[in-house]
Amino acid sequence: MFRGAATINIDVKGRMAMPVRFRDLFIGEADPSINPQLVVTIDTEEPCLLIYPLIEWDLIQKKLEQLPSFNPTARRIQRLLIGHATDLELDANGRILLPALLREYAQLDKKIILLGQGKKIELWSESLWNARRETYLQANSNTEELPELLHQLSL
Amino acid sequence: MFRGAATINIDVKGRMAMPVRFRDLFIGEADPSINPQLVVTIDTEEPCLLIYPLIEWDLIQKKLEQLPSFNPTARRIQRLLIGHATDLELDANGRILLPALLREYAQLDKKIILLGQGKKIELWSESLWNARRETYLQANSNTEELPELLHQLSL
DNA sequence: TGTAAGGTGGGTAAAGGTGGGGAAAAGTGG
DNA sequence: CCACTTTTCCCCACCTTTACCCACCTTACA
Repeated sequence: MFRGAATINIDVKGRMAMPVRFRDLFIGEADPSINPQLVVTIDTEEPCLLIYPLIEWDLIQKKLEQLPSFNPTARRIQRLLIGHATDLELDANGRILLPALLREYAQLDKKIILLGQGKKIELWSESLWNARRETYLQANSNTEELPELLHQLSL
Repeated sequence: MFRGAATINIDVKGRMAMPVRFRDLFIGEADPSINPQLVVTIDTEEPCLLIYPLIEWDLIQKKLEQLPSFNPTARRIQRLLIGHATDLELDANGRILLPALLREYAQLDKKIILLGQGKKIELWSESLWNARRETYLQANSNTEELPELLHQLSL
């Protein structure tokens, strides 16, 4: 289960080192000898990227493909998510090369932030995340939207 | 169950010693041989940190992940809480190294305060806590906000 | 005042993250 | 089909951060 934040750099070649504490979660359960495999795609609601272990992504893509093809919203999601999903492998140094197209989408310059989010990792430009984080922190929890769920939550 | 306050110092490396009376509560029930494990994250409403035993946090994260991904309020809470949750272990001296990002969030300088709060411990900058405590003491309980709940309370 | 336990400070070695050279592979144009 | 350019991969080296270890200081209690 992913959690926690990490600030890392992308070098001029577009590579980023996956922090070690995240790396283990990408190792295929079946065969530890092959390189850890992952899938990167875009977030449709925010200018950030989503990184899934290959196994997790396969489940998600199967669900996406089962959505009705005639529904415009379903088609939109399918095209955006599956269309941008890219297979990557960690190299010998534990790094991945982020495709230029995805780097542009998330407006990634040098400094980026990884946010562990359960089944996936979110990848943000540091400046974009800081701005988003500010708005999140300034907004108090709007408990009217999720009354029953949030009120059960006892942190 | 955590309770009570403790004033301790953070050293220049960002380390803090967990008071002994809190330490036992972090020891995993299963295997006492491994180091006590805990999770630190931010409080979304106050500039302080929350420290959970790993077991407790896992339950909370599972609940958080079940919130609907399309709801903005749910996403906000997931990103802030899970995104800042960091796994830590007590070292041989019973200390933890607080990540720089979390230290900044809670504006931690040298002097800090730990507040036992049941399932978790709150970690405050001493100066911020003293200010907060003052406002709490000066404000009388506004029993109109929680009439039925508070009126049942017999201290 | 002696002793032990809890808390604090700091040195050092290992690990993780970063940068870059150069070879191989893939893509592009003539 | 060949030549050239660009991209990707592999390797090595550096540097910052972290983890581990040891020692000291303060406090509590006998």
